[in-house]
Amino acid sequence: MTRLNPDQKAAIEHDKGPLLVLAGAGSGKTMVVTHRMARIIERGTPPGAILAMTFTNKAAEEMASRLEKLVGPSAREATLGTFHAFGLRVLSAEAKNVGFHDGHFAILDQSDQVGVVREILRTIRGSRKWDVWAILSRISKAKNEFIAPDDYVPRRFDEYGDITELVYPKYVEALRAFHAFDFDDLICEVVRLFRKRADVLERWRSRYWYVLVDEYQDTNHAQLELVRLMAEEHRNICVVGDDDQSIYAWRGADVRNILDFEQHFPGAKVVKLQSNYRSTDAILSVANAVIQKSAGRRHEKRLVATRPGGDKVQVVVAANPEVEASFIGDEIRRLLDEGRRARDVAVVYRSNALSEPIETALRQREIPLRVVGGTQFYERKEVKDLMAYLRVLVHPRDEISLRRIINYPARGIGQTALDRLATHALARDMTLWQAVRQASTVSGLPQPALAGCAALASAMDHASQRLDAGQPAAEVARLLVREVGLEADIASGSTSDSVAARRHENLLAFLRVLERHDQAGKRGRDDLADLLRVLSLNTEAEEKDEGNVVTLATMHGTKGLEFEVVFVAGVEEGIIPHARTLEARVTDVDPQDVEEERRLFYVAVTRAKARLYLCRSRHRSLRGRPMARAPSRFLTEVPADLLETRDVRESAPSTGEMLDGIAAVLAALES
DNA sequence: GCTCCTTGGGTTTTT
DNA sequence: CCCAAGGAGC
Repeated sequence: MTRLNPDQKAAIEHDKGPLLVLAGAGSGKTMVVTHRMARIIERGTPPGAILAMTFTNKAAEEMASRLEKLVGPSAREATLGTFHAFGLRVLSAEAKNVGFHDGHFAILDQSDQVGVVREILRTIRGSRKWDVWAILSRISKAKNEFIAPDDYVPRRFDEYGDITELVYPKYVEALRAFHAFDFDDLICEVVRLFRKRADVLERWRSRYWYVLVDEYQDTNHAQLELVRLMAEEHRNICVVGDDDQSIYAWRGADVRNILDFEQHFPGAKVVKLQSNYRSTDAILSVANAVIQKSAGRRHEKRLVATRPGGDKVQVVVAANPEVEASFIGDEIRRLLDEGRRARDVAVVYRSNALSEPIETALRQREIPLRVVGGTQFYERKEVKDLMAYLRVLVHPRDEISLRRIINYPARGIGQTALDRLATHALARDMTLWQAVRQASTVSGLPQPALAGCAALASAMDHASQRLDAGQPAAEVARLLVREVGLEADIASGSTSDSVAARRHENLLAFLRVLERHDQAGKRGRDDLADLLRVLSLNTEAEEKDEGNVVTLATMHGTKGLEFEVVFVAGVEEGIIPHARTLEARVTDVDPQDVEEERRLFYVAVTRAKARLYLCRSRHRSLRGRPMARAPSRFLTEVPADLLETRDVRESAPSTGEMLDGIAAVLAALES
């Protein structure tokens, strides 16, 4: 788009006072946001007085680089980052004011949280097997609504609420004891601190003259409170988002934040960006048909296409998922042969489990692809293990990390030994790490455990000395890995050579991250501690050069992306909307919302620029049982004249299948 | 303390 | 059908 439309201009030019920008899919949101910041700077506000908060690191980086292009290097003075990064920044600077007098604290990721809750459940008598995630989501929800453990009241007839009531206080206690924050704390504790300490709030508040929030429909209650505190004085708050793309309610997002913005910030100006620069009219008509049927509360708006015409949206009905995948593979092959670039094509689906046949079909046709999602880099076991070693190194109080590595690689400290150590520590009011160091004074420790403790302590001491002597972190880590036998365990403990190679490669990749840190001139304990904290928020995989490949992703994973050609697979009742949203479960905190599934489907549809395929199968096996499948309600609701439907039965066999077939015939002839 | 096997459960997952 | 957690057995 070369020129600004009047709505875009209005959003950019608006100066003081609250502003809500309702940015429809493909309406030039990022452009408006960055130009708006540039305009604020142009009018004389120093870049350092701008605070912009996003949800992902990627979005923050994108914003930063585009702002830098507009205003030059001074853009770096602006605070552009994720909510959690901002929270971390405040809490790090104010560590002493949140009760961590040594200035250190750890950050728990989800698997750490799971570990803590499991441990707590073990101590509750008569504890049966619980779904830990269901408990954690209740705790998270309570935290974000500032409900303290003492004030927690479970819903009636909610057995998970009852167990949460028992676990929640212990969970909070445990984190306190470990000097740890979870992700929710990074927001909530800041709000708590700001509410308690007017002087601290004032210090941070006076720093920022303008506050901007991206993807506002995804904020939760705590984030709203943080935004309120930061903006309530100058009221220069601009939020950007789209209630029609609210797809994270299940993670605690409250769409009412964007729906009620004008009540929260009276006098707000509202700008609706409804011109869509991305999709053809043919695609947008389908998108509009889907979202206009929404039964939920929404800001009334309708996307208007700037690209007229276009190919009709294709509905593809396949006999089964393999045929569906073959069709997608054949069609992509054809598109590539016609000159489409692989990077302009995406296949999206509701859940990761659906990717498998598609991945296979594409690989058979030698179509280059990348699967977005899956296990993230920093979630990989070997990376987490090494990080845990380093965390214990710089922050021995981090009991969660210590428990992770205390007997990995195996050094004779089993459950009983660990319990003895923990009891010893508890009775003497010392940390678990101190107990490990004084293992010889712990009663009832078997000889192998004693030796294990000594070995671990000595490896940590060596690393510690190297770190304090100013050796680079990568070198310290490399030697530590060797000394504790992590490297050897990866080689011997993997099920196959290729697995071992991959895990080893992950380890090396992490060492390279450390090297980059070293090259920036960072040395010693505190710098390493800082790096580890920042890395806990950096959950995205190291974005390797993506290259020219087809993208496979979940619907959630495609938010904010766009492609010339999009295939949506599995457009079936029970998949989208997902079966679980059609029937409440005991583990659910809130009733699931079919309307969120509609918005999710809408997000998927609006990713496509030129061509869109909505695919489904007539039969699909679920948990081994073959089932007849009905088309998604979101599909049947679309007026038929907007769609072009075709049936695919069996596809021509691929070369590989043909060869397999010939081989089978030959084998049969021989016998 | 470690290994193997049974059992149960399986959506999405910005930080 | 496939994975992961916890229990039984070595």
